[in-house]
Amino acid sequence: MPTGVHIRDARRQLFDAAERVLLRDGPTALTSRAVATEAGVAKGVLHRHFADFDAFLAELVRDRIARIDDQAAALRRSAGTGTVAGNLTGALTDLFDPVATAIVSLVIFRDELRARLRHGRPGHGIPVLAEAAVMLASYLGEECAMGRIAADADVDTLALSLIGAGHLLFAGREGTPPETGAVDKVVTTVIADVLQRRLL
Amino acid sequence: MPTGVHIRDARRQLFDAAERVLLRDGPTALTSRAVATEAGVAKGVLHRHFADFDAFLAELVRDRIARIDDQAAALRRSAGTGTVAGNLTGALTDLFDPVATAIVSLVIFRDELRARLRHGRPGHGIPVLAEAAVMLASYLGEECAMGRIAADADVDTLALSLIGAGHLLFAGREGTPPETGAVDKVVTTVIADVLQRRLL
DNA sequence: TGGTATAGTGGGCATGCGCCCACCATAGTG
DNA sequence: CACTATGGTGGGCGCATGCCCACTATACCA
Repeated sequence: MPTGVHIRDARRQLFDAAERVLLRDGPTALTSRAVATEAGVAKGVLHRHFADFDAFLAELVRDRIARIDDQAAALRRSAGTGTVAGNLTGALTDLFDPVATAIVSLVIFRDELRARLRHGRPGHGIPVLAEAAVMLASYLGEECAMGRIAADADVDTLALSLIGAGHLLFAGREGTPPETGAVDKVVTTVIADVLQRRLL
Repeated sequence: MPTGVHIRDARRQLFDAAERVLLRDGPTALTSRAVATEAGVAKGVLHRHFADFDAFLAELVRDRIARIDDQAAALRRSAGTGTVAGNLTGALTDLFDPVATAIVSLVIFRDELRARLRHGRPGHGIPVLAEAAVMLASYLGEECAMGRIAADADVDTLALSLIGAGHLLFAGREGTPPETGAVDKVVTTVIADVLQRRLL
């Protein structure tokens, strides 16, 4: 193997590899060596980029949150320009990944949610999340009643979409009041996109 | 040390010890030996009660969920008899524990939520959760506006209460329709209790 | 182009991990 | 009371882990 050939964004590859290992082999299999092997790099790389394996783990979580924030920002941007459906695809595909959701949910309540709410008024962003969840649920209930979704369909993915979409709408809205119309519009678009892409 | 002296509910003590270790020393410190030492028992005990350390980890999560379910059931029972405030205390103290919430959130979306929704209709329990969250948030907003909660108060605990109360109301309600009046009553009681106990 | 900083490699080492097991104390049966 | 089942103890073993480091190749800059 060649030495010194610079890896393209080593941290990114290590993060992705870690998530793959965690999903495939479980929590105790998530070792520094396993991550390096999965990423196809030497085991020393991890320790050149992170102080600790503990530090790597912490950064892994922060990275996941940051990526979802980016996707939310992209979605909000595209919602303004009118090309919603197109830009939704990538963001949603990634957002509905079960691993991502699981990892995020681990700390989101303890760390990120705390930090966010600390900068706003208490319970400010939560209503937006909850509202979206209510709308999504009732909408999906109708879809189900109308037979457009099978009653025994991938309900787990459905639940994950709920959480994902809720977070999507919640992210980055600390300063502004919940715009019910906009929320409704985005939620509808999300569902339509999900249904079209047969993710349900 | 005496051998053969039976430990009072060894599994329970191991679970509790594991949570303490996880909170205090982080994820990589959560080893079978550390758990045993924290629990004050020999390291062999864990392997007599669980097939694997992996199995222990899985059971740890399942246990946390089960305990919250029990608390929710107790709360629902007491809500019927009218002695709500009294029985709330224990359930809430445990429910608002940040570690508990973090652990639960790790898998609740991936495992438990899936299993639950699989047995009901799609998106059935979710509206209950969301409704409760909305009400709690708006109520707390009012409390804040009225100056009854300091604007810079423990907002993280507040957020955790939101999630906890939401889950509390969601648990075990798959078969029955959301009773708006009951939900409202419980939520109000929860907040009152929390405020009184100065948990915020 | 030579020099320096940066980044990747892989051998190796001490540590501590999960797990096994021989041993022993107690609880529960007739 | 003897007998068995259950459950706790702690020494120890093999091994894989996290981390270090000497070495090497590339990138960047004067």
